[in-house]
Amino acid sequence: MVKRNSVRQLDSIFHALSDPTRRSILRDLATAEKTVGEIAKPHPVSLAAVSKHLKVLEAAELIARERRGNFQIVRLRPANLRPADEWLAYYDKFWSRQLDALQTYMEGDDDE
Amino acid sequence: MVKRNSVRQLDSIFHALSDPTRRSILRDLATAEKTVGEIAKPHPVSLAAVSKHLKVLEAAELIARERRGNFQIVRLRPANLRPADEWLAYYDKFWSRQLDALQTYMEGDDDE
DNA sequence: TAAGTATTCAACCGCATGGTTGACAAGATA
DNA sequence: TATCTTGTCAACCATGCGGTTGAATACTTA
Repeated sequence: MVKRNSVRQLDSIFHALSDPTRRSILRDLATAEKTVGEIAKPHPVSLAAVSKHLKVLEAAELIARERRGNFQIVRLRPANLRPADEWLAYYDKFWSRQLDALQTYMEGDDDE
Repeated sequence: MVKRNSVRQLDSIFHALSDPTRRSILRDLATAEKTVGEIAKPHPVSLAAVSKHLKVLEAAELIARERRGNFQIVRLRPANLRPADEWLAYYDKFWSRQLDALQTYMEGDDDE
């Protein structure tokens, strides 16, 4: 169950990242775990809206939660951003070389 | 006009990438320019649906088109994937180090 | 047990998405 | 000009999204 269908996984990850509030939440969680209330505070939307965003992030497995007493502690799962990064890494060659190198690349390897 | 609002730019890029058909189209364009018809062929949807996907990709500036006679030539603009890659690069440190290194990182740098 | 705090759920709203079909436009060619 | 090909546009449909509000749940504390 660890290896989800990788296409749907990318769907859910990129979809999760397509919203600025959600990206902001991930940034906030990068340096510290937070409760739902703490996460919601800086965002100009209702707590329920933030709760929905967290569900989206959780579905993409980019965060995990743990109940600790009265609160729920939300934690980043940064390793699960990796599939997105790897998908993008395919295109590294197109911006790390100059355009004429790209041209060469395309002419020499035009299958698949 | 080159530097769009970077938040909206990320919104549109990640949204564009959240659909498997669109990701497939980008992959197809990585090795060669193609006409709209050529792009549509391998996908089990109508030409009009593909045309819409191309509009989304164009809005995110991930492709460009050029009319060449009767056809329209579609070309990848891979450099514009870079903002997404850079956004993700922030999280490199979280998966390139072991978990205890991450722990150290978080304890030593918990501002911002 | 009652009250307070933290968070989610359910219902709703307006709008966007991804798909369809059929009509239309743009360009090449007979 | 008429016709063929390539691609888009417009209208429509079902579904999903991001937001709200108010009720419900889960836990802590008095």
